[in-house]
Amino acid sequence: MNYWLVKSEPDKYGWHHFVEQGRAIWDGVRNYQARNNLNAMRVGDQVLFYHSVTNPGVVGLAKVVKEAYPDPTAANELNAPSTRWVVVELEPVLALPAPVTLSRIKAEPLLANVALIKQSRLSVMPIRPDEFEMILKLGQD
DNA sequence: GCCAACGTTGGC
DNA sequence: GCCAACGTTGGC
Repeated sequence: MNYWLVKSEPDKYGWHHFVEQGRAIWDGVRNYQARNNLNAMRVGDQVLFYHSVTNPGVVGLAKVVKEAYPDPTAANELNAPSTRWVVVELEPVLALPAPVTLSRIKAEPLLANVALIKQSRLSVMPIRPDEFEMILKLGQD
């Protein structure tokens, strides 16, 4: 079991929209490091859903339901999906009772090394098990 | 709206 | 291969 965090701007694709749809094709990733992380996801892995830009923070938990395949929104010269970029499919699991804001994450010593803080622009990143547990715990109250 | 961080592009 | 210019992301 691996743990991840994905970012989305709530004005573009927020948690609410995700829950309404019931399933998301996580497309549009155009960064190699983020792409490599998508490729490493396995069915059943747990994924923290983070809102960036507007009220930044972790708002919910999702799970991987389909592993990486070519991104249909990334066409190559032959107008076929490029194999360079990939998508995964995610389903919502639960909304956190209390969103864990970025400022709260920054204030927690055990979360001082999360990629979210170290690499602020990365949109798909791994989360250590202890970090994952801490964020879920903070989201309970 | 501003700005820092950082990835990409293109000239040389 | 280096580096300046530029575009994008994301926090504030």
